[in-house]
Amino acid sequence: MNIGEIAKRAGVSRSTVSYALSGKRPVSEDTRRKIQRVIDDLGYQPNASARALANGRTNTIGLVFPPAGNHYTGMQLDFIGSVTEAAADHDYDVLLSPSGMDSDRSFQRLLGERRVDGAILMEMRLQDDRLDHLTEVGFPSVAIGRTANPQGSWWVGLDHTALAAACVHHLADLGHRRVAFVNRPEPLLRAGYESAHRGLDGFTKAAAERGLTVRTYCCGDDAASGQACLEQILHDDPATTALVTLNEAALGGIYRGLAQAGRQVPHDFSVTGVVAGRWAETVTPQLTAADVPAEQMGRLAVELLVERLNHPAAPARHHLLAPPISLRASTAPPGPGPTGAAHDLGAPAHP
Amino acid sequence: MNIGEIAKRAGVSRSTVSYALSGKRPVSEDTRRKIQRVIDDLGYQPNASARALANGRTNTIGLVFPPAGNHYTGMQLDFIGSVTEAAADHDYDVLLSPSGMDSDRSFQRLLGERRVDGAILMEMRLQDDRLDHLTEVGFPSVAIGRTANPQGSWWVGLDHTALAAACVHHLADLGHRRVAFVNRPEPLLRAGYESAHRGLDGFTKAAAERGLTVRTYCCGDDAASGQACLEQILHDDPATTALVTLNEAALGGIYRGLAQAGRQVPHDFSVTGVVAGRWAETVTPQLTAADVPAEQMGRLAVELLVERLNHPAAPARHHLLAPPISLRASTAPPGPGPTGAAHDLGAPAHP
DNA sequence: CTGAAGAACCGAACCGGTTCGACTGTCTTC
DNA sequence: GAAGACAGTCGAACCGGTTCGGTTCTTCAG
Repeated sequence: MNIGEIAKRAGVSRSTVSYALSGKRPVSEDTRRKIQRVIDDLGYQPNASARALANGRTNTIGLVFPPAGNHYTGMQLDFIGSVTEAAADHDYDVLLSPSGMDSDRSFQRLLGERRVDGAILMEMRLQDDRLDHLTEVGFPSVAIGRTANPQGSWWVGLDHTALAAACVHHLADLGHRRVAFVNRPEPLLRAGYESAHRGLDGFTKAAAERGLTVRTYCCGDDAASGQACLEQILHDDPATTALVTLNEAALGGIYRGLAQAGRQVPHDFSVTGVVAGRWAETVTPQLTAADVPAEQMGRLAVELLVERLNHPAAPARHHLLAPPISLRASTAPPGPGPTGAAHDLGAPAHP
Repeated sequence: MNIGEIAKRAGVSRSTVSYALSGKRPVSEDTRRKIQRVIDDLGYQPNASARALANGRTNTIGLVFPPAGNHYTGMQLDFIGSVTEAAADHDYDVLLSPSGMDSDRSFQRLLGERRVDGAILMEMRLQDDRLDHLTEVGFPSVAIGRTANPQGSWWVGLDHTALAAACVHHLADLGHRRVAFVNRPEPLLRAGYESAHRGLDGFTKAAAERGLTVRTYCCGDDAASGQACLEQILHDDPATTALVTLNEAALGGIYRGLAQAGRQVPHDFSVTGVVAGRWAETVTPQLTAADVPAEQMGRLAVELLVERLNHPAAPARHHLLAPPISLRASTAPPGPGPTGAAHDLGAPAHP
């Protein structure tokens, strides 16, 4: 069932059918109805490949994220979901590309074979060869995260520097003096991951400002690594009373390590960090954290990209988000604090 | 840079370039090299839309999953990741479609506009109109999960009945007599979600077999619901000593509820269920559970689909998986058990 | 009454690949 | 020495849309 078939049955030419559908030239109400009837009867839908070939637009956007070698985190899931839905709202499909580097085959295909109109990049690095390549060839893209020099490019990012600093200030205000920082895995830091670097920066500077004694750690993206990392922290400095983490996946392990060491959260040890809200709520006590607004970010990225696709000459835009810290139940002043079931458990007891 | 440009520069016809690339007809070593040189110089890659239009294959598979109204779970993330990577290994791209129903626009586009060669369906229901529609129009698809009558269709599934039963037997063997079942959210059960129904069945039958006293609950896909559900369980029957859950996302809340009620896992209360391994390890004590092999399932689904696409007439195939229960630390005989830090914390203490 | 504008439609070219049929040589084979 | 077989190449048709230019017919201003 192609457009020729429709035209024949409606007694008009192929171009008339096309114009009736696109509305790019006037078509009489009469023939429009005739055509629509045939279309409804046959359940015709125009072939996407043919359309893409003819007008040069695929109505598809590429979502580029690194492969699962380092396991996916919950945050990535939220991005994928929100990007997909936001794209659907704008009548775009989403093509997934598991690429960490410019040189990945799947990434090359996306661009070279013109499978997508534009791309959204996840897991940005301070120097990102994927983005460099895209801007070089003038391919429309929006990054979730920003490079070291983001001027002139489109992105929606999180102010990790400010968020990590806010965590430090929160702990310092509570009276903590010896604080650890649990970062993403070391390979990612070495690779230049933006969040890991800016988070570390923000933490370090704010800690210096407040005169805190700090140690920083890298930690694998899983519970076992989190537990091991916490053991290391307490081994290196048993007087540590709090930590800040960017590592969502390690959180469960960190809590386990603390329990195993006999430290009660938050009385004996405070934990905070930058974590997507719904994951912060799965641990007990619930994590006081800067909630990453992953859904909003995915949606914003799509909106920026759609805008860029519709107005190719538009000047670069971006959104820098800095959500406030959500006070939950994982931080308290250092030292033996007040004991009480409600505080203990991260949620008010039922009346 | 199209194929005509390559042909011109190499001094041959367009068809020769095409045959040199596809190898479907012999081309002399000499001209092949000439063509390859030009291609390398210009960095030519054939246009995907044109190719798809000409030979009727998009080299793309659709991944159909329901929208995030009910939040995504970790398991879905693992499916998406493994499907995408497995597809890349077979030179397929993955198009995401957030569709719960046959009537969703995004689902219709996938098929009607011929954007994909085949589809993988997630979140199956016992009666699934999406699958019905696909088989009716003869569209190649593989389901992750199976309908009530899966004969003749392609799928890779988990034996939820057996897994839930295994959990019951495990608990019964330990001596538990009053056990609760925490299912997925009620709307999903009503919609006929396969895992929810078969899991419930397996639980109920095995419990009857072992003469256990049981109660079954539906629970929202988030921590707060998990906590509320647990409170309800203990309210309804304070003598309950164990539960089985299919609800990964509620797990953190269930643990919190138990702690709040003053029940120690596993001494005072045992928890088990069917959960992806890496999520079972994030809670403390780590969850004894039938680990959902999400990565393997995603990969198998892609392999089945690729096989089906390559051999359109091949008879339907499927894989029914039933992973064993991984003994971790969240179950123990009922009543006051042995106390010990190691057992308490779900991981051996360091020597 | 004439000329211009615009509505409504058609035919043909085009997007960039693939594939079929035909043509030319060269090498076997009986 | 004629008949095939086959390697190697080309031209043209085709996939299913979009879009440009042109034709016909009304309508309306001058």
